[in-house]
Parts: sequence; structure tokens; C-alpha cells
Amino acid sequence: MTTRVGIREVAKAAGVSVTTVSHALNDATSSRVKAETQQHVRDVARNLGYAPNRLASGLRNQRSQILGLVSDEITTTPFAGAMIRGAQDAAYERGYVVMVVNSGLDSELEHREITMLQQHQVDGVVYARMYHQGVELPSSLAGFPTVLLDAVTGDPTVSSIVPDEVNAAETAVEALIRAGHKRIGMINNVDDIPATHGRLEGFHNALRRHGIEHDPRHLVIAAPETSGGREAALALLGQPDRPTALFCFSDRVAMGAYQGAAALGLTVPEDISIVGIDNLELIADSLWPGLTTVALPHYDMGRWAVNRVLDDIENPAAPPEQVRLACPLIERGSVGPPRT
Amino acid sequence: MTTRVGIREVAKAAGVSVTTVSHALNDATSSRVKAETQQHVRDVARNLGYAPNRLASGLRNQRSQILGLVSDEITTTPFAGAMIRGAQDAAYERGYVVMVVNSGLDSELEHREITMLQQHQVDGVVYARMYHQGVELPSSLAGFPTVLLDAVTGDPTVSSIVPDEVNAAETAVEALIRAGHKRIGMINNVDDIPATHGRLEGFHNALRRHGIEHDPRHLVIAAPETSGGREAALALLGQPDRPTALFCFSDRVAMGAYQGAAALGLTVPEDISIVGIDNLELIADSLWPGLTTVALPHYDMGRWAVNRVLDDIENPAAPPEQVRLACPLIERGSVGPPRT
DNA sequence: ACACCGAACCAAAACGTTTTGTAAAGGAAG
DNA sequence: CTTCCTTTACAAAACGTTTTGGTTCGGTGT
Repeated sequence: MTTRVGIREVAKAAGVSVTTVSHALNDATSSRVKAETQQHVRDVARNLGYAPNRLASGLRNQRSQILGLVSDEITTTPFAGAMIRGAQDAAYERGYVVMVVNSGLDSELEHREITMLQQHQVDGVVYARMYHQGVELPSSLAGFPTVLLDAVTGDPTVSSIVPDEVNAAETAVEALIRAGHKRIGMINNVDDIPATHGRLEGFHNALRRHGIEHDPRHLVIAAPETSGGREAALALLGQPDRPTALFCFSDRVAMGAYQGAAALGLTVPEDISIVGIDNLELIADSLWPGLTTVALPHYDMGRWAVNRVLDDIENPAAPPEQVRLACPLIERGSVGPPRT
Repeated sequence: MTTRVGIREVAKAAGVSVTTVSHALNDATSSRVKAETQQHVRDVARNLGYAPNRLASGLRNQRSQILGLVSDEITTTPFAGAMIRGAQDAAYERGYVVMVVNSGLDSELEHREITMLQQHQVDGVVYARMYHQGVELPSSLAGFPTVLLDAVTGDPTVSSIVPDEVNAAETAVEALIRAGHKRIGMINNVDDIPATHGRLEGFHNALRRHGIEHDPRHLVIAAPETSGGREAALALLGQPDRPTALFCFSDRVAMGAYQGAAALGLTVPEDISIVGIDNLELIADSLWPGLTTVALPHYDMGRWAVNRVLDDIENPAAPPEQVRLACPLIERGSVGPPRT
């Protein structure tokens, strides 16, 4: 382990000044240095394995090339992973690197973490939630380049991206309609969150658009867990005029629906078709048959968020935008034609 | 948004020199500055909301207070999340922050990402894998403070932490034995990875320790997915002298075993007890009944890894250690006494 | 009265870059 | 032979800290 090679060493080795090295390396087509010299300097730099110290250059030009990503929880679902990966990939492509911090629900901790990021002179931050929800931007981020990821806020000046819940539900329900279903039940979430309302709206939209009238007995509200889905399915599928297809609030709920159906001796998809939302591969791939579901575009949202915040940094005057991203259908084996 | 307040502003506001401010803030019990002045400076600093620029101080004292975490894949399982969170929590407690990069399987990309981290002057890196495996340390990390997370390598000078596979399996199998089972089957993984061998060894250890002789027909090798588990369970439980309990390589395999059992009309745990390994909450909590399983301590491994690398940084002479962490049993509802 | 000492503080250098302002050299134009 | 560009190169300042080596000042011991 020799001592780190700095711009000085390069200059000495190339027989030019530090200034010239800097120009040769940074100015793409430099008017300050002869093309020949530039090439020579670059060769020397490569041979020495020179890599600029970003602390120093960050200090000099008030740009750390670091982005902060602050999220609430990172641990429970694979969603977090997808979002973070999207963010990192986008950042990497633009020469940035991201610092991730997570605060649980502790807003005091969150504040300290944000100051920590700011001490590191992050150029911007992506403020993320693990599931679509409304948030209030912490005061430490006021006036700081920030975009919201999987979250929205009242302030129209901050950009944000969330999944289009209505569209997601429409997509899911239309897959059922396409397969020929007319009696479609929905197991919705009991929680008061955007997904609950959006997906219900999408459900109704899709039915209305195809002239299917909705039987209110085919809508049940359940806890958004497997057990909730199981009980709801038991209730729905026990009815005399039971639905032939179920649109479930989430993949976990759908897994419960599978269990409920099995308990009633119904098989998927022959007796009952099921679609979920989330595309949790761990679940959707593992169910038997595989679960047809709508993917929440976490990876793409992550990418979008960092691209957006980088755009904001480069051009602070850009108008903000609040985006709702469409959600693609992922077909596996849980949808079939209704039994005639 | 006023201009950032630096140490100069604090000095001016407190009526002392920059030097004094620095001493007042950094030296816990300073011999260079009068206690009274120190307090005054600190008050002023707090009032002004002063937070030191870490780029500058990092540049000055060759310490960025940043750790790098390089991993292969971050997206598919929630394991990554738990490890990263452990790493972050530990880092935060010691005043550090972590930069995460992930390279897929592209070692060229990995190399570039590592240089990027080094440009940011990270003080050390945690080199992580998403599941326990042998790795070769990239050359860019040679001689750099590094610890392995969920990975091992031949080099005895680098510290590492992995789950204790043998112990995990013993724990799982002993839960079955404690419930009274004697005919215990195992569904092992077909892949040649440490977990495969370690868990098989633990399986045999536990049986031997309790004087239970192993029927070789009760061991089957399967693809480590739900489908593999399902087929293996079908094969195992179709036997005339079928096992009364199944030890599954993973939770996903265990989920398959549930499906196989259900297909044969067997219920868990009355007819067949099942344990897995992983404690994937998404699966273990969602199965019905809940899956008793052994948790892989990803969070704790993450914590350990960063604490270790920080120790190495503070004391480079510390002898390396290769740790295998014990894995706790998480009891849910899938183990019961054998049907008599 | 003298030298010496410790306490309290500060000026300046250093960390590794980028950039501004300037200088030297070489033509071209007058 | 000047004068005035243009090209190429460099010295030095700056970014915001930390730390080294002073300096000042009021005692203390002789």
C-alpha cells in the first residue's frame, strides 16, 4: 500500500504543473491545454491509477456528488431494496453515489440523520416511504433540493412520485374481465391510506367501463395480512351467489384468499380466479399456481426520484412535478375463465 | 435559506478566533481553552445551528467518517434490507454514515464502484453477499480495511461473519425432536453452497446426539424453491413409512412442503410438522399455520461487520477473526407432537 | 528586579482539488 | 522592429476545517 497518488504526483510524473493536469483531466475539449499534452497527461494519470479525491474537489466546488436517501423503514419488505437499487443505479450513471439512512418512525432521529447528511454536504435528498402515503416534509429539508419517493405532500413545489393506484386496480380488474368474469369480488384494506381509496376507485372504474354492475355484497374490508385475506375469502366465497374472481388489495391478502379457497375446497384458477397487487416475488412466485398480480414499480420510481433531484440541482428553476406511475400486469397462473 | 454558517461565523459571533472555536468544540476537556470560554463558544455554536462541514474536516484529517458497503444483489430478498439496516444502525451510533453500492454479478462494475467509494475516501468497507458463500476479495480492496459480511474467503487475515449453518440446522431439528418426533425427513438444497453442507451436517448431528437413526430414504435433494419443496414433500410423504416431521432447507422450500402436504390431504401440524430456515417474515407469518423456523441473524451480522471494520480502523493491529453467528429458533405454529 | 512558567488564546499552514489571473513564447499585422 | 493577438502553461488563492507553533499576559520563585 503506497501512499495515495494525488494530482501532484501526476503533475510531477508528466512534467507539467498541477494546473495543467487539472485542466487536462476535467475540460473535455480544453482550450487551455494542447491536445498532445492533454493526451500525455491522461496517459500518465491512468498509468499511475490516479483517482481524484472527492473530498477535496467537493470542498473546492461546493458539490459533494453525494445524494442522501432517507427512508422510514428498510427492513420488512423487499420494496425498499428495489427502490434503493433504482436510486443507486440512476445515481451511479450520473457519477453520484447515495448515502442511505433510515429513521424508523423516530422523527428526532430522522432530524439528526438529516443534519448528518447535510454535514456531508449531500447535494440533494430523496425522501422515501416504504409504502405510498402522505407525509410532511421535515423542516430540515425546507429549501433543500428534495424529491419525494413513494410519498406525497401538500406542498405543490416539491416533486414526488407514487404508483398510480387507480390505474393499478383497473389493470388488475381488467385482467379478470378479459378472462370473462362478471361476478368479481374485492377484498380491500381497512386502513385509511391512498392505496385503499385509489384501488377501490380503480375497481369501480373498471367495472363501470365494461358495464358490469357491482354487487355490494362482493366487497369486503379486511386487515391487509394473510389472515385478513383468508377470512374475507371465506366470507365472500361462502355466499350462495359467490364471485367467480377476486381482486385482492395486496399479494399477502391474495395469499390468504388462496388459503380460504382451499379451505372451501375450491381450486385456483378453475373454481376461482385471483389477482393481487404488489408483485412480491417471494409470494407471487411461491404460490401454487403462481399469482397474477400488478407490479408496483419501485425500481423505476427510485430511478425517477434521483434523476429528478439531479435535474433540480442542475437547474433549480425547473418546475416541480407530481408523478403517478403506471403499474404493469404480471401474469402467472391464477386467472382463468369462469366455470361455465 | 441563508448562507451556510461555518466555523468562521461562530468565531466572529463568539468574539474568539477560529482556532479557539475548533478546540472548544472538539477537545472534550480542553487544556487549551478556559472552561468558561468553551461553554460560551458551544452555546453560540448551537444558537447559530453550526454543523461542521465534513468534507473539510475529512480532508484535513484524512478521515471521511464514511463506510462503504458493497453487495452483490440488494433487491430480491428482504435479507439485504436487514443487513443494511444493521450496518447503518451500528455506523450511526459511532458517528459514521454508510454508502451502499451494488454490482450485480458484474465484477467490472464492482471494481468501478469500489474506486468510486475510495475516491470518496471511505474509511473502510463492508463487503457483503446476500447469502452465505465463498468469495474472492477484489484486488481493489487488498490492504484496505475490509470485513466480509455473509461471506468467507481463504485469506485468514480478513475478518468475516456468517451464520452458523450447522448450529441453525441443529436448532431446527432439535425443535422437532423436542416435540417427540423420531422419523424426521429433510429436504436439502441441490446447490453446492456452504448452507447445503452445513445444514446437512447439523441435521445429522442432532439426530445422532439424540440417538435417532436416520433413514436415508427420508432425505431428498430439491431445487431451493417452492416448487422443489412441493415435489420433494410429495415424494417423502407418499412413502409408506413416511416421516412425521420435515426439516426444510429454507422457508420457501417449507412453503412448498405445505403445498405438498395439502395436496396429500395432510394438515400441518397435526399430520406433519414442518420447520424451515430463514425466518422470512413475509412467508413464515403468512403461512397457515405460521411456520416455525430458524432466523438467520442478518441484522446482527450487519451490525457486527461495521463495528468490526471500525475497530480495525481505530486499531489496525487487531487480529482478524472469522465469526459464525448462532441462529435463534422462531416458534410459530407448524410444529406439534407426532400423531400417535 | 530578573528570569521563568503556565494559562489562554491566536495566526498560519496544511489537507487535495479547481479556477482565476497572469506570464512566456511565438506568430501575424502594421 | 514594434505591437498585438493566440496559444500554452503556471503560480496562487480559495474551499472549511484541524493542528502546530507561537505570543501575550499575569504570576512565582529567587
